Amino acid sequence: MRAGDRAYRTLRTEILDGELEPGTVLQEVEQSTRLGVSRTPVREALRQLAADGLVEASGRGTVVTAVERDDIVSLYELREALEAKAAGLAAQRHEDAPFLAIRDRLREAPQLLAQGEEGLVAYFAIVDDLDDAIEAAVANPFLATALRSVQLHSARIRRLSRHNPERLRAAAGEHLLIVDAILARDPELASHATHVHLHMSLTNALATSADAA
Amino acid sequence: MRAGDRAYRTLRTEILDGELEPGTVLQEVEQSTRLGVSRTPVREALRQLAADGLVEASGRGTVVTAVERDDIVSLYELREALEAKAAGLAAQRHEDAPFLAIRDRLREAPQLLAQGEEGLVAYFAIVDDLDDAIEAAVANPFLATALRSVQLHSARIRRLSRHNPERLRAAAGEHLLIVDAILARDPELASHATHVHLHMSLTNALATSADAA
DNA sequence: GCGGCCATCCGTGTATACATTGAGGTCGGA
DNA sequence: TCCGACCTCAATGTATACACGGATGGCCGC
Repeated sequence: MRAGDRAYRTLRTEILDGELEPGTVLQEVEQSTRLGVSRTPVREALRQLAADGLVEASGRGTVVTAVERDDIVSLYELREALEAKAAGLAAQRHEDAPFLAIRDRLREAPQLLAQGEEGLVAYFAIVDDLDDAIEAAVANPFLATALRSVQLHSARIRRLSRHNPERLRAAAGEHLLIVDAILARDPELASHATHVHLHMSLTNALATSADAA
Repeated sequence: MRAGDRAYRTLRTEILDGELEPGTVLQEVEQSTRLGVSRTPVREALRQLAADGLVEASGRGTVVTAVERDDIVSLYELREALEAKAAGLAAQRHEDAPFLAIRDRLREAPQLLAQGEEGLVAYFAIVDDLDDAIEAAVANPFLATALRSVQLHSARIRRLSRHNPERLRAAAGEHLLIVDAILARDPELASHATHVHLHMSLTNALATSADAA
């Protein structure tokens, strides 16, 4: 793989996982020595991260962006617009098979969530697969790009609800509703179920971030 | 200004204006000599254009992407999700002043559109200002980024309706409805008026592209 | 002692040299 | 004559040297 891509993925993972905290200054020479590549691929990675909105060029050096409360609200406004639309379109045009498979897996989610850390990982894998299935069903490259952008930022704040099993069980139920609506080919219901899910998710995220603050 | 930004803007303008037609291969050395900068800024510009979706890395060299009929439909699906949401939010939270100004200008649009090329430019300036006013009113950086992306691609296909005065007059009326809905602080009406406008715009764009083909 | 100015240094911006990879053409053998 | 392999070349990927600019710290003057 190209060194630039590796640098990008490494830095992105570190930012999403919170290893690189908001406010951290990423200097080109410093990162190039740390990652073992020259400045050129590092620059490329930083540019791409800036395009993603994960870092910000700030005069001297590039800074990891913060996730403020207002940002969470803003992100969820965009998510609602995109994901409600996507769910509606997926309800109109999709193959049943992948959604049937995801439905079965979601039904097992409560048991999964009782199994600690590895169950958590497995649960998030289901959610990610649902996102992928919807993206594939919608078959809209522009919408797909926009969705991937919000998923990136969502992953960053997902850590907020990570240790709230009760919320995650509820979320699994909401996801199941969305899948059922898609399988029922009911666009309006799929949209509204998505709206409901995002509303609950936002409420929880805000409460959690308020606790953390 | 930085050479990389200049290269990016130059190439972007050329692509949007159709000077660089879809399928054109942009090679780094070739462009660097043409633009009078070294490969480094050109690379940066090409990367950014790729992130915008205006070019595509294709094995050897970077190729200007095409705008197929399916792409137009896909783009409008995304536009509907984003712009309907944005119009609704703008209706809920905005300062009246900029929208009052735009309303007055839109009322003069029919006269403007009778004035040939320079009137056309003036008209598109109003539409762009409306986009900016909505973006400012919504005050959502994530949504703003997504909107800018679709505006970029919309500008590319705007050329299709450029020489259809009848359609443009109708579009001015539709924009006026949206502005009125925002000023009336009626989110649902603003969303639906946007939906209607995009539907008409898409219908026209598809008809025009079918003629061109 | 404080404030402003100048010099220096650090970090990014740009150019270019070197490495690598992949595609296309040509030559040889079946 | 056709197929395949190897070689060559060109274009991208990477590294590094040089240019430029701003910020900071020290020094001088008031």
